[in-house]
Amino acid sequence: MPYDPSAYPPFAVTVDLVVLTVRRHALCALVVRRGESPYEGRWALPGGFVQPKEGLAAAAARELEEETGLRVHESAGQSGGVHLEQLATYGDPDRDPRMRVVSVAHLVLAPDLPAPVSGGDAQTVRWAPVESLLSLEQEESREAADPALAFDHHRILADGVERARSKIEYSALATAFCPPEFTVGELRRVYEAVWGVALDPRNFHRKVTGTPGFLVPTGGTTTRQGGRPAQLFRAGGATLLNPPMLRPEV
Amino acid sequence: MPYDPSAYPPFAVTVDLVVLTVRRHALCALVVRRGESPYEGRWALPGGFVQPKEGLAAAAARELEEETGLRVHESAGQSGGVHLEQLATYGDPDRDPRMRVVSVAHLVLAPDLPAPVSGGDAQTVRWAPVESLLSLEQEESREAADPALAFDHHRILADGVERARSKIEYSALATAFCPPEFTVGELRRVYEAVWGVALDPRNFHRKVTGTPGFLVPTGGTTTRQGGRPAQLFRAGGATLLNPPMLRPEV
DNA sequence: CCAATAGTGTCTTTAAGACATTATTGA
DNA sequence: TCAATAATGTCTTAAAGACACTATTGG
Repeated sequence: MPYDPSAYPPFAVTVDLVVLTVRRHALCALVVRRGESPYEGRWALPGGFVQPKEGLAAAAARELEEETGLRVHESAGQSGGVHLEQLATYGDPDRDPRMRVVSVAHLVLAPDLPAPVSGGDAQTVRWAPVESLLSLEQEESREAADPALAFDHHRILADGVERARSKIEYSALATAFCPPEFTVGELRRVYEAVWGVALDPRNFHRKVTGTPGFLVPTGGTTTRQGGRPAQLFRAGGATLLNPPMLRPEV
Repeated sequence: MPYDPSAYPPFAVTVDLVVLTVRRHALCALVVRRGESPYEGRWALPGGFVQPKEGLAAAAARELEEETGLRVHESAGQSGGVHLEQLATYGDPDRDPRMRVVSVAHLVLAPDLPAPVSGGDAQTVRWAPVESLLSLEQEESREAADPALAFDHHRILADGVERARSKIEYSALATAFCPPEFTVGELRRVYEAVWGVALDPRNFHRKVTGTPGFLVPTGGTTTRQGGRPAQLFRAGGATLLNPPMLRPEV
C-alpha cells in the first residue's frame, strides 16, 4: 500500500461494549474498574483497540470473549445466543485526554450467566444495575460515594440502554436475554426489567403467543417459577415482530 | 499528550454522507464522480477525512457544505431545516485498497433544492434516484453501462435508505424533505416517494392532521398543486409521532 | 386447605383501512 | 362545463387494555 501516510491525520480506533443482561429483575450492564490513569479507579465499559487487520464487529467479539468468555452466535437472532450489533461511534476530540480516539460502541445482549463472569477478576469486572449507573451522573453527584463512569461512557451506556429498550418493541431480541428454553412468564419479566414497568400477564400472554414466528413450544413444561407448570418455548425464526410489542405510554 | 503513539495501530478516519432528497416523485441521493484511483470514474458518496480537532458530526456538516452548500440546522427537527444524524461506521480491513480507513457514515435529509447543487461541478456531482443506484449492483451488472458505486458505498447507501424509510414511520422527519411551508398532499408525496408505495389521500390526511404536534397550520393556502386550494402547514414541535405512520404491509 | 403462577375468555376503546361525498380552484 | 386536488365523514375490522375466571402445581 504505497500511500502517503502523512497525508491523513492519525487516529486510534477502539471498540467499547455495552453488555446488557437481566439479573434479579433488573437490567444490568458489565463494567470494569480502571487500573490506570486517566479515571483510575472509576468504572468504565469494557473495550480495547481494534487490531490492524481486524473488522469492527470482530474486534468487539474478541473483546467480549476476553472480558467475559461469552461467544457470539454467528447467525443473529438465535435462541439463547448472544446478540451483538453496532451501536454508534463516539469521536469527540476531547473524549480521551491522552490522544485522539474514535470509539465504535457495540451493544451486546446476553442471557443471565449462571457462573460469575469468567476470565475476569471479580474485583475489576462486575454486573451493575443500569439504573444506578445512569442515575448517579444525572444528579451531578461527582462527589458521591460511587463516582461517575469514565470518559463519555455514561452517554454510551444511555444510548445502548435506549437502543435495547426500543428494539425489543419491534424485534424478537428480548429472547436474547433468555436461556435456550424459557416460559412466557420469564419472557415477560425480561420486558418488565428492561422497560422498568409492570405488564399485565394475561394480555402479554395473548400478544406474545399470537405473534407469528415469535415463540415455538418445545413440548416441555417447568415449575421453576412455582405455581402451575408453564409451557417451555424457544425463539422462533422471526426477527421482526408484527404486530410489535408496545411500551406502555409514558 | 505524552502518550506512546506507536502503542496503537494507526487508522484513517473519514466521514461519508448519504444525502437524500425527493425530486420529481423519486427518492434521490447525492453522488460524486471519482477523479482518481481507485474506482476512478465511478460514482461514490461524498465524504472526506476528519480533521485532527474536529468532531464527527462537525466533519460531516463541513463536508456537506463543501459539496452542496447546504447548512445544517443546529436544533434538530426544524421545518425546512436540513437534518443530519450519524448512520453507522464501516471499518472492514479491505474496504479501501490503499490503507486502513474507518468511515463514519452520516445520513442527511434535505428538501428539494430549487437551484442545482452549488459549489460543485455538474459533471462530477449529481442527484441520482436511489432505485437506479441500488438496483444496479443487485444484478451484479458490473459490465453494464453505469457501473456500481465505489468502495462499500452500495451497502452504506442501502443502510441509509432503510434508515430513512423506517424513521419517517415513527418520527416527524419526513418534514425535513419539505420546504418550510407545505401542504398535506406534498407531505404525502414525500412518504410515497420514500416508501415507493401509493397511500390513500383521505386516510393519510386524517392520520397526519390527527397526530398531535406533527403539523401546525400557518393560515395560508396554495394552489401550486392545482385543484382546490390546500392549507399550508409547517412542522410542529413533535419529533416522535404517536400514533406512528405505518408502512403498508409488504 | 391456601398461595402462587399459568392460561383462557370477554368487553370496551382506539385506530387502521376501504370507500362515499362534498368543496374549491384553473382551464 | 370538466378535471384535478382538498377536505370531511361513514363503516368495518384488528388490536390494545382492563379485568373475570379457571387450571395446576407446592406447601
